[in-house]
Amino acid sequence: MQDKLRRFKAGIFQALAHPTRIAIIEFLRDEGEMPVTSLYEWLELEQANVSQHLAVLRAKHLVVARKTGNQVFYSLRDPIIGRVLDLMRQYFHSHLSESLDLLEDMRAGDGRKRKRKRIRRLT
Amino acid sequence: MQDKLRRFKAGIFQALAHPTRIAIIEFLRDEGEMPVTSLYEWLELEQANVSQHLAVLRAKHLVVARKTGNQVFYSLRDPIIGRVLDLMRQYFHSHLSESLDLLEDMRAGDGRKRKRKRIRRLT
DNA sequence: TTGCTATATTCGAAATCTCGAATATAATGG
DNA sequence: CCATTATATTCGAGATTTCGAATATAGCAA
Repeated sequence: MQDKLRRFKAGIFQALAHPTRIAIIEFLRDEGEMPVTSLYEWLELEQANVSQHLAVLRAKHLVVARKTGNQVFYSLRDPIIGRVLDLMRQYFHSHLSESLDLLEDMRAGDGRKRKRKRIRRLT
Repeated sequence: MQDKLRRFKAGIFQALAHPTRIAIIEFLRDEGEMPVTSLYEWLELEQANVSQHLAVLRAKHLVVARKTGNQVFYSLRDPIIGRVLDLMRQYFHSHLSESLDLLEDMRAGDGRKRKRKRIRRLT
């Protein structure tokens, strides 16, 4: 069971492991229930892409979809997930300078073609 | 900055998104500082594999390595990460039956060769 | 030095993830 | 029925992750 629980956690973390999905969750947490259109307009991303990310979040039951007429309204299923993100923010700030270095290292944000990063030596 | 923070969070979640790494973190949280040997003996995994996972955790500064003579002792850097895992456990239990279905869906634990899972229809 | 223990790194193959493009589907209004 | 709007799904290419196997390195002792 220990192992089941770990696989469960890993699965949830996997779903959270993408900036766009984090943005979606934060948006839903802060603004409440939202139709997909609002989501992708706010995120300035393609509809298909947002739908794909929503599918990932749905698969892990992190969000709930409510269909009304033409549209689908999404909302966060459990505020506990919002709390996880808050803890992360705390963590980020309590190690601020290192966190920024980390981001620098990740070279995130530049396009998506890059050599595998060399692992830094331990010593 | 919103975006930086989201990339940071995504990076941490990515590091947490593997059952072995979760096991490592929980072990360090519960048992305190440990040399690598103890880790892989307890986990019953190959030394190289555990070392690779430790490299991932180190890269995100989730663990700290202290070298003493021959061995390297690892410990959790910040208890806040342990708290994140605790929240996840809570989450797991508060949606227990669904969580179990989810695991069933993931068909986790069986080998690592599998077709891409078909996404369940929304309606 | 040589050898031994502890740990880390590299390599390559298979699995998985991500994106945009194209397509599909459902609800609604003519 | 046909068109439109809102959303979801499929496909394929390129990026990334994962593992075991092989290899490298560091500390220490003979």
